[in-house]
Amino acid sequence: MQTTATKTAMATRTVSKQARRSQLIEATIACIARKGLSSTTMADVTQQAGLSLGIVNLHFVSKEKLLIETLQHVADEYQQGLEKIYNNKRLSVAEKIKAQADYDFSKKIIKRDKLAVWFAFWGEAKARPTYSEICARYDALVASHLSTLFEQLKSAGNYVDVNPSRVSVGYTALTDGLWLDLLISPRRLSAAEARVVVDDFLGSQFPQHF
Amino acid sequence: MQTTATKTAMATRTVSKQARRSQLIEATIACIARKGLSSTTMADVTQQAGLSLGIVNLHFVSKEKLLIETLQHVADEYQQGLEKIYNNKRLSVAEKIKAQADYDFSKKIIKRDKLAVWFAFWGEAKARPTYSEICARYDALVASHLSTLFEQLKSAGNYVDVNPSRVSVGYTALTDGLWLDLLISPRRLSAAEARVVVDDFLGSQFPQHF
DNA sequence: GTCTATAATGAATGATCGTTCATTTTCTTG
DNA sequence: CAAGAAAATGAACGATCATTCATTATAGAC
Repeated sequence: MQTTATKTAMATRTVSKQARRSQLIEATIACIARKGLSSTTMADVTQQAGLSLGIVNLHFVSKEKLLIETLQHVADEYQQGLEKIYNNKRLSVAEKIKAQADYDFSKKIIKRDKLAVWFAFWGEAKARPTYSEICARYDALVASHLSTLFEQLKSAGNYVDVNPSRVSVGYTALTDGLWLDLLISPRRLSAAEARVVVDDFLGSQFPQHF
Repeated sequence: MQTTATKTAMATRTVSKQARRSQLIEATIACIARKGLSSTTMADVTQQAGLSLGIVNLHFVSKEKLLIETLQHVADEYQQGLEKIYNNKRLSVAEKIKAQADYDFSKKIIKRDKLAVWFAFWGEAKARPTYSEICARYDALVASHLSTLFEQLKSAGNYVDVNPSRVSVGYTALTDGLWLDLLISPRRLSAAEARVVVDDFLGSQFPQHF
């Protein structure tokens, strides 16, 4: 059971299982973006993945579990990018904030697919505690990091009137709202314009730095 | 067919029909807030209204039509409040903007029920053209009014660096984002705090006026 | 009070969809 | 290559739910 051979075999199987799961999660994202959360069926997802109907229950037990893992996946992906910025010791405080703003409106994040998934789940969050929890946990993490950064910037620049946690709430709200705009009316707003709006906001709060 | 008597009768019947429709729309809002859009059934709505199962199809033809009219109702209700402000000739430009901000975070608007309906539909909007249309039409109206107000304020105060349409996008995005926060994590944010964040934003753009 | 038109009811229907599991396919091991 | 295990398949099942419509209740006209 613990021979090298079995270990290898198990490793291979595990990797394959992970790949299947990723494949199904990606298919789920595509379906939600195309059809919406409520009318995405198991048949849709498995067809999108090019696999058979029963496969989701085999790998995720139930549809609900697949949806939760999909939301978690999107949240994790976003968070990982942020952590890289926060942990980058070569960046100053202001540079970190700027890097986050760039990241928040980068091609990678502003994929319609991902935004659609975000808002589809947010729309259902209030009725489903598990969705709510995942969203809230992610929110809290971003808020705590941002508050700290704004706090440091306040000290560094002697900004007397700035309330860091309020600016942090404002920043995340502004970003969420712009994402919603980009999703609902992409005609009226481009990612580049949205980025400028954020810069305006930061500049008005910390004129010496942005 | 056109006697006074028949006219009255028809009028009475019509009023009664309207009342039924309102009753069902209110019930729909309550259900969406409690259970989410996707798991709100006809049985839920009719039970909430204290009526029988077939009643929705009698008054709205189909579930989809009921949902569309519900979204329209919430949008109209919000818009009517705004129009009152915009049309109030006793208010200066700055007062109108302040009045809108007060309104946007007033008890009437910040009902969890209404916010839940907003975001439930936004979450599905991308997949349902009709929802999208209603949301976009409302967005466009608010944006056009706000842009004009900010434009006027810019001239009045000689604000050189202000881009009115950008501020308008920022304002609506900030508001949407704060509403989302109020809905998802009411623990972390109160309506009063949200209102202050908006004031901060306006003050940073138009320091002489806010 | 009777008659008629309209509103409301809710059991029955049919369609959709998540889940199950017997069967088939693929892969690993010796 | 053979044997066995694991993965994948998809037809069948059962639950849920929107919709229909025959029946019942109600309100206005005369």
